[in-house]
Amino acid sequence: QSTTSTLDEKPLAIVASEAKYKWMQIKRTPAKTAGKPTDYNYNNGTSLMNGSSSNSMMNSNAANAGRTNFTNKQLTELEKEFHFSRYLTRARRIEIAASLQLNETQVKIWFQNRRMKAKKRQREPDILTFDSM
Amino acid sequence: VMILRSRFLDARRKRRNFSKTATEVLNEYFYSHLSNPYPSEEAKEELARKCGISVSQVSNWFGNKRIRYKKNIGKAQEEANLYASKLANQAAQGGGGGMHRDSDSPH
DNA sequence: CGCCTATGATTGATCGGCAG
DNA sequence: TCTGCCGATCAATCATAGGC
Repeated sequence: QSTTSTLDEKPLAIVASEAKYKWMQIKRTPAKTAGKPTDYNYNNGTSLMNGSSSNSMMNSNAANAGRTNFTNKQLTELEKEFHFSRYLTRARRIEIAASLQLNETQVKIWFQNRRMKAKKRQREPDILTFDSM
Repeated sequence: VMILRSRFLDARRKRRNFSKTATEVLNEYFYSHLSNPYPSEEAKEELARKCGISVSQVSNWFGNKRIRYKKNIGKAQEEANLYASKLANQAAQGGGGGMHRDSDSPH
């Protein structure tokens, strides 16, 4: 069946030190949250991000920012929008992004993640227990 | 009061470590599939059942395990050797083991 | 009891695949 | 061909649990 390559052991015992498999070498691009609202400046390889950004990002972020830390205000507003509609229209996305000082990509991704979170909760509801309190 | 409120809003991180046996089961799977420690949805469901935790928790466990394992390559990793030994023994004794593979009954 | 490490959960963002 | 979404995962971080 799907025992997918069970018994993949090999030398063993000395595995930890260095024996690295493909998954151990996975590295993701740092994250280049710098995106322009209207046009996607995807992979243009080269850097050359001349001082364009100027603003639009209050958090730590220049050409490529790592993980953006959303403010409570931003999260509250996004959450409110989500309850209104789980999906965004281009227009709505632009409005929200401008309103919250975020890129369209960040708003898009936030909604994407939020939908997954909602689905997850539907599958495994929270079971509150009052003990330990 | 604020504290209680934050408890509810943050009910999330009210973590409790998994049982020793659950961790044992997860580690056995992890080290017996070290070449590709990415359990399928079905495998996760079974692990969740065996460990008495949710599938999401199994996913979280593997996610954390993979990342933390990588960060420790080149260090002690006594845990890895511990499980490697277990695998070696089972392999040597042939059969019995059933450390990995799906649908095994541990009783 | 405080301090430090181990560990479960959260989440912004990435990756590969699919659909329009 | 380009873009959004999904499902899974990464990677950094939060907050607590556990050991000393």
